[in-house]
Amino acid sequence: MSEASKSLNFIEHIVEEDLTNGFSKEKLRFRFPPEPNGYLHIGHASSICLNFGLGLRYDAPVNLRFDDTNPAKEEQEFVDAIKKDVQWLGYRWNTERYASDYFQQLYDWAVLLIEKGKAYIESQSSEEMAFQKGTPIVPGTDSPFRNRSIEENLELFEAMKNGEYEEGTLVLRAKINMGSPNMLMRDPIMYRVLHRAHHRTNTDWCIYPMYDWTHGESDYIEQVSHSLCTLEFAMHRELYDWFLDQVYDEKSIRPKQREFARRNLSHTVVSKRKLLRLVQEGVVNGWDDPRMPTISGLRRRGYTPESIRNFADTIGIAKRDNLIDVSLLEFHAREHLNKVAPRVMGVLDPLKVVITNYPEGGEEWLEAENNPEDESAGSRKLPFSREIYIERGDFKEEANRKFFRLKLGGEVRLKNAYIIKAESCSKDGEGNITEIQCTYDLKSKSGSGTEESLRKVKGTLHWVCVKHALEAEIRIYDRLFLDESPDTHKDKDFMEFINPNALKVIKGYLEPSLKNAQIEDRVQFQRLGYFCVDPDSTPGKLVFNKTVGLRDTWTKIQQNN
RNA sequence: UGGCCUAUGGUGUAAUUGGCAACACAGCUGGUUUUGGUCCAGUCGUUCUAGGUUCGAGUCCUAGUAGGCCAACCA
Repeated sequence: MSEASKSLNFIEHIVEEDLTNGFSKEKLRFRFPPEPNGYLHIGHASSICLNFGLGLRYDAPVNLRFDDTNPAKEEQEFVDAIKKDVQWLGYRWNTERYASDYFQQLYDWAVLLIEKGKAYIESQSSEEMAFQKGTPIVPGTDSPFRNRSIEENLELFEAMKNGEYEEGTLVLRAKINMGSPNMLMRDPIMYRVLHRAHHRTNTDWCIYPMYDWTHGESDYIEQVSHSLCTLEFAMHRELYDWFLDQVYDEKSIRPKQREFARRNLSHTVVSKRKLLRLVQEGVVNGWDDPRMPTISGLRRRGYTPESIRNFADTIGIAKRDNLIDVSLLEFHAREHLNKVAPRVMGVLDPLKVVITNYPEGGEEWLEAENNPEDESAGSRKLPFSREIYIERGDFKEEANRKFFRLKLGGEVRLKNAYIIKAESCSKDGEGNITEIQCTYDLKSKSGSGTEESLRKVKGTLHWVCVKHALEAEIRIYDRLFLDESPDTHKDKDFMEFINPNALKVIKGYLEPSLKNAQIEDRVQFQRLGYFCVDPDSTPGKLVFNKTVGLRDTWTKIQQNN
């Protein structure tokens, strides 16, 4: 649609430029390369939308490749969760790959490097190596093992592979330049010994390749044309290219690494390591807790894939540091949910209203529109009777003209029902209002077309019939952190900024049409916000998560006064 | 005693590659409305600094300033 007129981000410009310089469109190929050591978060969503979006734009294949070179941290559970999340976002990968599929090829190439004198076996401890590595401003010094004979290197490497060495004893290092200003070029480690079972290769290997050695070569094996990663890998590019040089064949596509800035969301953390801490320390109830900025958390919270994709599209891709206000994410949730979420009524802080001139024991079912934004959504029936609940905040004994709600002597429209007038109210010993007595205008029934029904009354309230009300658990969420950027304070741990009130559980009273709501159903509780049925729901007890509130100008007016 | 990257409204991203700085969010005004929602109209506000090249600079050059990243047998 408007795709053609949309401006390009800098990555798309690079692709376009490659195309104009003669790179064949058919050779375009991308990949999304998660490490299966945690759940995907909103930052990954940006990367997913970028890579798969490129695939869609150029009709090019996109692989899902798990970067599974560290069996100490990686698990099948995460592989499954990642696949589910990518699919849920609406993308289809060309093929499912694993870096571990390439272990043999990587090993063979490593042998080749040793034979060319480009790699050697290191016998020192990691402490000794770290010391010789220097610092960003002090050059490193050569390892005493740097000039081992090729024969000895070959022999030791094979022994490493055969499990003859303990973890931490030997590593294979690329022989590059200990004096390089780029620390990554100071003879980086290619292989380490790890006597661990891998989630796919089990105990086939006791040596595992490092990221830098694996990633570029995997891109090369898959003939990925553009390998996109985040900015912290910018320094790795020189090494990426160096490793590629060792195996590159002119007739093949040479992958090109380019880096973009990771997206930071306000009032949360977007880092697998930090999210893992929240899970492990019990701050949240798991990776998919609705307070989490994970894809699974957002899904459970009630976000739609469309809203996340639109969000990613709006924030774009660039290279500068950023802190995206969470209100932009919330905007996209509302924007989509407004179109698709059926309207229902629910009262979360009930105050009983008795309609004194309504017949005792009487009851009627009223017609209610399901979604004013979508005619095809149809309508439903709502029970109405003498006793109803309204929201406690919708009544005041006395109020000024700006209060478009119910006050003593005032009139208000009950959504889809009648106009009522507050006559009196009852209180308990402490002065709390316990009940309101109202009268209703029989002829004002919504949709009846009578003169009375067309009267303009300032204010329409949502309500629920007491007799038919469904009790449900409602989980209300607030931002997980009180600080907009909790993990950027040099002297403070991000955990210090946790919002202790990020979850509030209350009881709500809902209209009976919700009785058979299914898990992940999304609705709008009119005048309140969007809510989603939580997986904790059982046939006898519904649990709703508040996704996001409606825009609330009334609260704003009150705050400004 | 270094290297790499970045700098455009409050936030995020654009600018036909050197040609009138725009889009979205947020904010503020008003209108419509049986959701104080939606929708509609309007409004606020931007090129880090100093030089230079040019008829013309957000874009190119130089210097500065600020921020981020780099010393895991993590990715």
